[in-house]
Amino acid sequence: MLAVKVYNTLTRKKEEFKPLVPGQISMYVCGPTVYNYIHIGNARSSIAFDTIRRYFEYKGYQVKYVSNFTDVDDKMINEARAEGTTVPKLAEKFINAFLEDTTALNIEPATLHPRATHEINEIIKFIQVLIDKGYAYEVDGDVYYRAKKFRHYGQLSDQNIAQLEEGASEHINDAEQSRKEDPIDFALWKAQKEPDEIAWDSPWGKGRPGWHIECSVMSTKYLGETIDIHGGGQDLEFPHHENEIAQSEAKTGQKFVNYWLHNGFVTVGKDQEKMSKSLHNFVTVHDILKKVDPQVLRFFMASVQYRRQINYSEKNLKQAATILDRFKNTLTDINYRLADETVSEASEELKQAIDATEQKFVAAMDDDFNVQNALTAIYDLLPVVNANANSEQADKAELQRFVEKFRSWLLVFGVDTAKLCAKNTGSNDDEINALVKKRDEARANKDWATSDKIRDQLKEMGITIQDTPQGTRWTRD
RNA sequence: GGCGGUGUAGCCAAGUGGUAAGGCAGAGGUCUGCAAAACCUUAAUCGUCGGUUCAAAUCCGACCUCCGCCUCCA
Repeated sequence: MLAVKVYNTLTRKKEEFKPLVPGQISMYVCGPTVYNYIHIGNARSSIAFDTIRRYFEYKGYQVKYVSNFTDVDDKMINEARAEGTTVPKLAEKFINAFLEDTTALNIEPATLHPRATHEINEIIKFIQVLIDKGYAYEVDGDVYYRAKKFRHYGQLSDQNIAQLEEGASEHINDAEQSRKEDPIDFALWKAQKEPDEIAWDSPWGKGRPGWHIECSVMSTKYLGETIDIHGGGQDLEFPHHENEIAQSEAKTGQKFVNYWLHNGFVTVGKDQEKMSKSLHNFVTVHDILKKVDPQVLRFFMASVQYRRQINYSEKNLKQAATILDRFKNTLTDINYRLADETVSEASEELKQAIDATEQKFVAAMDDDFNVQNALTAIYDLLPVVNANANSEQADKAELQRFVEKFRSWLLVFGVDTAKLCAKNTGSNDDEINALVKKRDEARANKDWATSDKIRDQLKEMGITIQDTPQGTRWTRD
């Protein structure tokens, strides 16, 4: 088994992936702040790393996948106030919404979904170690991380301290900045500001954790001091992931993460402008799924390599839907063929084409999850399969083998081939078959008027008719 | 200003030195009573300028576009 190559943000190179434990992979992916429905950017991240996870599973690895919910921070507090609810209730609502949306998108549930508010004691202990080691200090109930004390600060994002200070100095006006020893220091613990604000007791008084610390705590607690893969959006590179490294390595003295993977962004709108709060063009998965087949959205987003930008548009979505229709047509044709009694004849061409596709698929995915090339391999195979399935002498054994392979390939993309064809059985099958039979009789009598009338009738029922040399076929739209 | 990414046919998009994969859309064809599906055929010299080389989309230099991060953000 050849090694997978991954682009490691830390070294800015494609590297051969070697897990800490052979055959097993520990993976942590930064999850959403649960103050709203997830937007397609969140979905992009979930889908990108789900695809990566599924490919490792396709290769036979056992993947332990941890992804957190940030269920307390400024956004949570503000949104809870605005909605007249509490932070825990807000979190509950949108964690459920997250699970609903990701299930619809066929994203595998994480092995573990820890929440910041369930780890407060661990977080406090972690921070205390950093204070004891001199990496953190308390000021008026806040605790800050002494960024300069950590030698490699800025390594991941290729920032140097002087430039960071220059940037940070532009925001030095507010009260928090004035309390820090240095403008680039970041908060580990934030003191409670208002009496109604959610807070926990700590050695530094009532307060709540900063955003960065939770991921360090959960990753080391559930996956170990050193893990294989840490993922997230490109925007998390700095400062979030930089800070996670500083916190974790200062505490454990061990390398925090071997491979850092970052997914690209989604742009939206007619002019493909960046999705941002200020432009008011946030698109939530919740809303999209009201009008778009989740399988189509999933396939569309999975079919772009994880590091590339995705332009979200109806046109591109429609293209993805077209491809899924082609997949469905192929499977439908094969199903009909496997069910009929026509003599089967071995096809060396088909056998070799399937084997070659499998090799190309693996080679492409091994190369930093090059999904475009993996799909190209499949697209190249389809004409061979379709031709065989529609020929008088189809190779049933190979077609059956193709169906299995195809299922496993598309599963990496989160597409369930069974679901693609699921619509082909339903409660009114008998009614449809009766109409099809009636139409066949009309056609035998060259009664085209009746034949076309029945076809229109079926069309209105969502049924598409195909007349083939092997007989009439139908599929649900 | 610093760091990083990007620019290939109408659209999506492979391809890191040997003379441009694939998909969608479009066009033509085969099959069909018609249709649908399927199958076959069909399009670009690669942001701009200059350089290196027998040879560059691919290397080097300059410039330009668009984008992200540097402050909460997938």
